[in-house]
Amino acid sequence: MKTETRQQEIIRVATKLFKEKGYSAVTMRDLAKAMGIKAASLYNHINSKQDILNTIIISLAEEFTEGMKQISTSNDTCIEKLKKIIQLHVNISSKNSYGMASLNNDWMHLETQRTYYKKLRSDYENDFKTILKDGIKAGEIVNAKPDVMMFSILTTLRSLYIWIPKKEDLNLEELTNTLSQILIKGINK
Amino acid sequence: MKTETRQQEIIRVATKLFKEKGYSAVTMRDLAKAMGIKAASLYNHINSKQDILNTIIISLAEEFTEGMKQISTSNDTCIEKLKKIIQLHVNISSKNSYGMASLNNDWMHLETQRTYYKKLRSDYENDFKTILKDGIKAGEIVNAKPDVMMFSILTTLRSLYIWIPKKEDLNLEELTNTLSQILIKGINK
DNA sequence: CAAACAGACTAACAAGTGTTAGTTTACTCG
DNA sequence: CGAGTAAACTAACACTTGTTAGTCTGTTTG
Repeated sequence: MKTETRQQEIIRVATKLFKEKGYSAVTMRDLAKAMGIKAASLYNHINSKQDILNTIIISLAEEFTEGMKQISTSNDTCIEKLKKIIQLHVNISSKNSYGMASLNNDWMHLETQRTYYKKLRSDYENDFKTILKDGIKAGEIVNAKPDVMMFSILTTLRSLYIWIPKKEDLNLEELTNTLSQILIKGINK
Repeated sequence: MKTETRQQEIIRVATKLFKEKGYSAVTMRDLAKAMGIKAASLYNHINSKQDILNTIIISLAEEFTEGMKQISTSNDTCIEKLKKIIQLHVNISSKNSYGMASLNNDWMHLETQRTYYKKLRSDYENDFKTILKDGIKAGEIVNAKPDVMMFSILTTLRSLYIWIPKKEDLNLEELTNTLSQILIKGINK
């Protein structure tokens, strides 16, 4: 059993608060109260509020980047790659649903790291779009606008964090399969 | 040519700022600067910051409620109803893409109206789910979990506000059709 | 035992927060 | 012209913000 450092504990609690009210609306005194200590004591463990946000967002963004690298350079078919992307989002979102809220909603409050974050995100989207375009060329997927397809799939995946915690009886594999079916094959008979 | 009141102008500018930074991160002095006046002068036209948020969110939420009422009580088939829902989201999101950001991301900062908002939203989702369940019963759509289907479609539609403003050459009818195809028929051949 | 340290505390700071009070300016209309 | 009004202003308020400085307490370690 690995024990959590006090710093990790603060970041974990902050992540939860950030999801509920957003980065700007959470004060260091809120965070301290949730930790059962005084605000000044937080600074024995962390450098700044901004630093907490950096840690939350950048580590998640890099996890996605890493996953996408594996997927996009594999020899799978386009459809297989898409399924793996869905799996990647389901996994990360279920492991860290709170952090996903910051990633989606509070990245604009990053200061020094905002540019870096935006690069990671745009690289990710380009890789995604390339997969779709290759799928169209190979005749694997329908010839619709890749932008709209990517937007549609990616926004669904990006919102998983809202939805996953509400389902108590959650089977990750089953969810991945259902999502793959709906996102890829559609819903009509 | 209908002229905008000063109050409407303030709300319009606030809506734009709220989209960029979120309700909590926008100060009345930010808003005043964007209007070219001093913060105190805003209060000649509006009651409070909270009031601005109320106006933005509740009017949009009621617009969706109204649209859904029309659709759900019509005699259309399930697929036709879904297409009309897509159209509803495309229309509102293109008319008021800034306000959609507050609706999605800042509703938790509502004070007196939060309960009312949450009721409107849950009614909307229930109507949506009923349409899907009827479609399954009628054999119009595939027998997957209605929750997951609704989640998938609705989160895509709710995120349109992020994406629509980026497309300069936007044909709303074409977008509605493409989205209908992707969301309903899927993307695979 | 003594030294070192982790981790809490109180007190305080400078800046920023939403908002109110009272005043001034300039335009409209009888 | 004179009254009324819309809409700006300055000044100030009480409170909250993130953060720093300095201190105390208890545990670990040489």
